[in-house]
Amino acid sequence: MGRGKIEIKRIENATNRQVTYSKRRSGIMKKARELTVLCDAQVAIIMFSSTGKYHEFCSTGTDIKGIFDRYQQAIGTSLWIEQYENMQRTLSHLKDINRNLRTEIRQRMGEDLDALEFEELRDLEQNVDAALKEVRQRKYHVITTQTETYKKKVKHSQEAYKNLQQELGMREDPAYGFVDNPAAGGWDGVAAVAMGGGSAADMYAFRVVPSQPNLHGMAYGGSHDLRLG
Amino acid sequence: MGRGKIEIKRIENATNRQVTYSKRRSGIMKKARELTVLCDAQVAIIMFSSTGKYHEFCSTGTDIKGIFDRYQQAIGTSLWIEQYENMQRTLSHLKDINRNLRTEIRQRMGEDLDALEFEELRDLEQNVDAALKEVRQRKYHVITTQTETYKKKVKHSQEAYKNLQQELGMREDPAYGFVDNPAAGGWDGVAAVAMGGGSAADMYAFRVVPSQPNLHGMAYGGSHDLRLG
DNA sequence: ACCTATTCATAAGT
DNA sequence: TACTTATGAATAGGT
Repeated sequence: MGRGKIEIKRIENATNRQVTYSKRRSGIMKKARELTVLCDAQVAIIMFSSTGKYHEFCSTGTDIKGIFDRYQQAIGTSLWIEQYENMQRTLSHLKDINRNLRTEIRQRMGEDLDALEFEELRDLEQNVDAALKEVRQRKYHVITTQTETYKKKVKHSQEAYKNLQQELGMREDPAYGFVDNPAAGGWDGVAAVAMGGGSAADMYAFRVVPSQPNLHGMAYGGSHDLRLG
Repeated sequence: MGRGKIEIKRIENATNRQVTYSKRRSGIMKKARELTVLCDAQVAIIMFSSTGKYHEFCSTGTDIKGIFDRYQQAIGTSLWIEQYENMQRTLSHLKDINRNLRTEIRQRMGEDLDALEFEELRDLEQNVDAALKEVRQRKYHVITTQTETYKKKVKHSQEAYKNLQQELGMREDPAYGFVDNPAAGGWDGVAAVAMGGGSAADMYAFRVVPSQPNLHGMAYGGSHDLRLG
């Protein structure tokens, strides 16, 4: 077609090549459009010229991505779909694991125990009992450490004050000194209560308002609303 | 071209449509091939007929995926990247939740308590203590129910045997009768031990070998090896 | 699948 | 880059 037949091989003249590319490209696009209308087909075309410019065609009612997703389905598994499905699998696996973890937590909270056999209940009881002992021990350790720290601070301050008093001699009124009586109602008393806690009821004596509730994102009190949102 | 002009609109006759699709499709493919050779271009075409069959064309020296990767580069970034990143986000969110759940379980097991403030320790202790009571109550309920069931079964059997004995009259030797002494060492005794369990040690009395260990996929005993693998 | 009259695409020139 | 036009290619409808 045209003023003479041409051989189908690379056009060496760059200008000619570019012109031919432009003409034939629009020809193909037109044919593609006609095909989609006449035959109710879906077509996607992507072209890169030798100069790197790109052009695309896509039938109406969809987009390149849509056609390529369908294409990937059609040829079975490959291209991008593989890693996509891998992720999907990983995702649902993680969801399963999370569901199991939640179940375990609920059971450790004493909920949803109906599904457990007697042997499982017995093991759970022993485990929770051991955990309770651990937590109490840790709590005692914390309170003891805190107590020691404060005791040392108090002692330090007292000594610093005494030294200051000595250095200043008798020029000051002794009535302004420290009241040196740490044994009555001090931190030792608190520690004693903390240790003795054989049941939870003992600990209510200490209840303080937390200055920063739930700073760690975990509440042991109410509902565990960690579901995926 | 052809024996008369046609209007560019959907061909209603299905056979005609299919024939036209086939002819024009091969026409486009040929044009595409010529374009790639003449103009040194890269072309990818994907087509779906109205009947769902797919055909593709791709210039030599590359493949569909190659051209589409280049296409995505050309138009910047998009297409699959978006949902890919969505999944990535969901995944890491799930992993976070997973990590938190594991931390909570470990803390409920009395491990990794160093990170907890005193108030948190106190709440955890109360919660675990309450859970322990729940588990014990449930365990008691299970053992009681089981006991009642067996007691009823025994009673039933006894009565059936007595009825049988009566019907048969005195023809049988009385030495073959039931030993009617359920009070000593029967199920009642087991239930009493189960209820009394104020500490875990009490329960060791009943330790039995589980017939189906870990049938529920959860072990409260050893390491929690639920990691994603 | 083949045929062919007819329309369409386009190579080369301007 | 756009228009022109002679020419070969594509194809609609029929077999």
